[in-house]
Amino acid sequence: MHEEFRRHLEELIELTDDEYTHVGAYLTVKKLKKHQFLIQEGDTVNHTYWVKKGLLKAYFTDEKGKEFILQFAMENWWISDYQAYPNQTKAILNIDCLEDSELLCLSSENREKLCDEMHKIEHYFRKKANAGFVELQKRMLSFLTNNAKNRYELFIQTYPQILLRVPKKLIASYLGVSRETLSRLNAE
Amino acid sequence: MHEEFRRHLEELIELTDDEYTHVGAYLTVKKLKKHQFLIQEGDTVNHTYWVKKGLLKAYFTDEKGKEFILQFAMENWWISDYQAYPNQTKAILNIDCLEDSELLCLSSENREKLCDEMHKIEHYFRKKANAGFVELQKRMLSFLTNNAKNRYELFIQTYPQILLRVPKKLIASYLGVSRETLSRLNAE
DNA sequence: CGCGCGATTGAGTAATTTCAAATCTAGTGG
DNA sequence: CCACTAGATTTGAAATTACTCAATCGCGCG
Repeated sequence: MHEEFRRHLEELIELTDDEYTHVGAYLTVKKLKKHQFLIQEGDTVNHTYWVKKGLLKAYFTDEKGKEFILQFAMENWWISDYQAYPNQTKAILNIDCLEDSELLCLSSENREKLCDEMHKIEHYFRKKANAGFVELQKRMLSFLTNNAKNRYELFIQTYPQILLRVPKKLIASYLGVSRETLSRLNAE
Repeated sequence: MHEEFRRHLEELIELTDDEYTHVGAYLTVKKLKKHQFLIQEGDTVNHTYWVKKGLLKAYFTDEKGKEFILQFAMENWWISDYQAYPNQTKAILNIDCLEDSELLCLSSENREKLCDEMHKIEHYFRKKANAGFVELQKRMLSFLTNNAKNRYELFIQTYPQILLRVPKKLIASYLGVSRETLSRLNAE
């Protein structure tokens, strides 16, 4: 089951067949079509999701309806509303599919159980959390030091795959610039 | 030794005296005066630091010498150049003291050993990494959705202690605005 | 007292936004 | 295969926000 996920885990930890079977028992599958929501603002968030296939966006919507993309997630990435997920507060983000997607779902409860039962899994999640933190720091630093053009160039360099799969206006939203500005950057 | 650190750990995990002694054996102490550097750009970064007392800033310096503050760290916070720390690449950040400071130092090697030997410690670091990620996401979202004024207000609300201990020009740098702009926000 | 750093204020400038309109493109149904 | 439409992108012009540069003020400390 879900050999992709096993391979993904094994980039950081080694697992016997039995161990992987144990992990697999905690996962459920969810399939969503393009435009379907995984999480909507106000939801209770009890799961984190690993993307087996597809592409999603997590975004905040302000009072005027303008969207701000906090995260994309494609194959092998985790996604959820992490502000809501462990704390049992309501979601402030929306997450929906930019492509038909297939997800592995891990409940908060099961994640903690797994981490508790299997030291290796806790190790895996620590490493993932650290890596995520570092990536986010890089993005933060890019916001502090770079103008729109440099941020865009860094994005292209860092996530060329996303650029090909996503409309530019969403890239603009991720970069914190208007789509018009992004368009003018392209024109140069 | 370092009862503050023990108390800090015990906010997330329980430790026996023996266990804590074991942890403590991996730590060293460093005392620095105001203005002294903990890490300088180009250094090899082998440690992460827990602030027992004092206040530091981690910042990037651009080619014109302008500083951009990525992180403050006060009592009970961890600080390092995390892009450099686990990867053995050279530091791109500077970290120096805004006040006389006392730090507990944990080497990368010892951190991994501790995490390996004591499941609880790995659990602690997973929780910390997750919490750090969530905080950084909040800051990111603030950059995407808020103008200078709203970011400043959120900062005041979130970190009132830092506001009292740090010159405003550094707050401006953390918020990604010029000190003049921040001053004008104050005037309103 | 005077220095040095931090904070403030003013004026002009640059970057980016907003609003409006035109153009382009991919997917759909006939 | 074509026409149509919704969404995506581009372009222009005006408005806004924040920046830079320069000068001044204020205060704590030696």
